[in-house]
Amino acid sequence: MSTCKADHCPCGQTCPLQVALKRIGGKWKIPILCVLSCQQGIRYNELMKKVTGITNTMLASSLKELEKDQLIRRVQYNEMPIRVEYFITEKGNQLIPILQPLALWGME
Amino acid sequence: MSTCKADHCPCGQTCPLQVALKRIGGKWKIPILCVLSCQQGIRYNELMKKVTGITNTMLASSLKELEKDQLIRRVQYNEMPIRVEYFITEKGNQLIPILQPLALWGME
DNA sequence: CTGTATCCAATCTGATACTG
DNA sequence: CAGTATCAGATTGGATACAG
Repeated sequence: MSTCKADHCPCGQTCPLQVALKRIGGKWKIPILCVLSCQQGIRYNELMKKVTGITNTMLASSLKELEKDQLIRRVQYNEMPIRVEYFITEKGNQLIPILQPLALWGME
Repeated sequence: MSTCKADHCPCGQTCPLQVALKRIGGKWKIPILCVLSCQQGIRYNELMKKVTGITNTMLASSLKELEKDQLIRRVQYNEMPIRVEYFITEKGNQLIPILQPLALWGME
């Protein structure tokens, strides 16, 4: 994006920050990751309740993208009825401490 | 957003991360901040060149929002023709080191 | 030089209904 | 239970022209 190359600047030619924000951007991915970082093995309908205000459509599509980017893992148990559990991955968990200073900054 | 309240989770009831990402989200704000963190007192048309690919519309609106959020400062010199310089603020500059680990994470 | 105004396309988000 | 399909509205981004 930018052509800035100073040492203290996180952006290079293809800005890794834009790459990162693409993965965790949007309205719902961070709340989902937060919930998963607190409670592993959570189920779909539990997530619906914990992530206040999210719709079916958005939860499904967000989970799919997070899984594709390997920030979460989906485990399906072929019982009857079917049961699915979601887990945060190592890579996803690394984000939590990284984002904490940003959260503090966001609170002023 | 989420109801998660564990100590290691950056999200509370009104997620400060969402607040932060609103301020620096979108396609162009981070590249603009990066350029400004490297070069203070840069002018409008210089920014156009440095932030590769940005359009007039987006540069103007992004600058306005960044100024409103007090991440940058606009200084106008009433010469002829008019001259304007943009500076990153203390608050904006605090973001750079905070975002660096996220940039590293984005590079894998 | 430093922007605004207008209009359009694309993308994101949400409501509702339906499925294995 | 754990989703998918479809459609509509909202938001974002961009092209072009114009203004102080």
